[in-house]
Amino acid sequence: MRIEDLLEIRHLHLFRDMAQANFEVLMISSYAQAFPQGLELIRQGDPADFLHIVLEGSVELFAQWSGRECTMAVVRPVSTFILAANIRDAPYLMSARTLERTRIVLVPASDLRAMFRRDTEFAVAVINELASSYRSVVRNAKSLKLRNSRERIASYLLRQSQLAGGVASYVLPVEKRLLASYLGMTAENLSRTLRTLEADGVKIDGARVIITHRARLVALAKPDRLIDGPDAVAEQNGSGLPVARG
Amino acid sequence: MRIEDLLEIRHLHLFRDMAQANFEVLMISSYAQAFPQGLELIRQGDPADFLHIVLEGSVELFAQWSGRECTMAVVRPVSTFILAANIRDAPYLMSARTLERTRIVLVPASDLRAMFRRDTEFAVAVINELASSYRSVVRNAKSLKLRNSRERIASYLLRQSQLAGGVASYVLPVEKRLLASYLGMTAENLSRTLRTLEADGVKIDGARVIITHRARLVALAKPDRLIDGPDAVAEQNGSGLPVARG
DNA sequence: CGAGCGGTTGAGGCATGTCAAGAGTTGTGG
DNA sequence: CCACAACTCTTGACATGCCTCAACCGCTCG
Repeated sequence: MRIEDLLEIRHLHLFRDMAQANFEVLMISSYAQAFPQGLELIRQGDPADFLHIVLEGSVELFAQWSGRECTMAVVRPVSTFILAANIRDAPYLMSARTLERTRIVLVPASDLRAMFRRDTEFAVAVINELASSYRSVVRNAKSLKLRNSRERIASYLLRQSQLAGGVASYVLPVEKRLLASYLGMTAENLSRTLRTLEADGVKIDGARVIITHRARLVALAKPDRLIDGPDAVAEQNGSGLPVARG
Repeated sequence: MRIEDLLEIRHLHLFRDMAQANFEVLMISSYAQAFPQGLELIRQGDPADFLHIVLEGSVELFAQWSGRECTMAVVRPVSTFILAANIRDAPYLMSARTLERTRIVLVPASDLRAMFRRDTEFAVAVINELASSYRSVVRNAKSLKLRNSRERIASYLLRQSQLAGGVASYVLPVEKRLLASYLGMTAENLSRTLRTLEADGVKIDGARVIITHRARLVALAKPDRLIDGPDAVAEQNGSGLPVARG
């Protein structure tokens, strides 16, 4: 593995505080690998043998049931996914595929499980990571159950604007098709609703979002820190969608 | 606190493996308290000062936004809730109210956070608890996004039957109104759909569920271990709804 | 150039929510 | 002990949000 990769991984909350020697032990048995676009990295139901760390590119986490499929999250550099499955030594609940060429580090799950028994700082980091992730999914579930699709879209657009520093215009970080699935609706419904949102203070031009009347959009989205963050974990990566830890 | 209470708490996965002396330290600063029915124990947004352990009774976790409300989980003895908020030292994402007279032990969150730095076994238990809880919420989100209301109801009824030991008849553990909210639909919709499910192998008589043609119900519900469990955490309590760790 | 894909738009249908009313049950206070 | 209020549950009528199917556009890429 490259030295720059190691440094980036070391900067993650998860690995930041552990002893250097222990970090090196973990990394010795790990290896980086590059995957082409559209490759299925893991399939839900498979045993969780490795913690995945995304170094470059992006990965979609999605779930399937009865022939249907939905996007659960998108993971961007530098962050990890499916930590929970690794810890439980349980089958993945979600599948993962690359959205573009993606470089990933694989850390053996058994080493992880051994390590947080030996390194207290690492154990604490894992606890914080899992607690944050748990809260992220709860926020997500709240949004799904309490908001209708129009409100979910408005909240998302507003939140993206905030993450970009409160700008009035930005480009969507994911395809609309994927965004629709993430937000729990069909692509057609997203497309139509985006149109009608022009009356509520936001204009869409292709992948570009232009907030024309922020107050109006806020009135519709009613952003809530107990749903839309702020969330330390989600802030850590630059993605529009929250990090998931599987 | 009563000695029986202490023993029951000690049997929880969360506290089972820690050193006895450390367990006693935690319990010294904790106290039990009984609350009447319908009391709001915590309000979403408030600081998470105490871990809650339900000894008797039952507690509903629910979320509110923009005048709407939905049930997120029901917690039954003996189990804990809002662990994640305690750990993050962050505001509750959910509110909680008693569904009946309920006895609860309150453990100061600051003591918890100090303890998993001192007791490795406790840290490992917290990690496992959080990882399980995370997976539970992910299952929940999958169910919401991949199934329609008819399928969610069928899955729920089937899962309840399994939890009761595969029996063909049992009594719903919660009011239908609450169940509807938990499953993400209106009470009217639940009532109507339960009626039409008679054609799919399950009959409802008040709060009693009678599975008349299991195969037919299974064909509709398409139960999936990656959504419906088995889940070690959910099994731990007798509730129909999964435990939540807030 | 043609195939494939993402996105948009329209027509139509179904699922789900809303509003309203009434039956049955529970709890309470006179 | 009864009357009443409050509540759950059910049912009907109706509205609407969202999905499905289909067609079409524009773009990319082989």
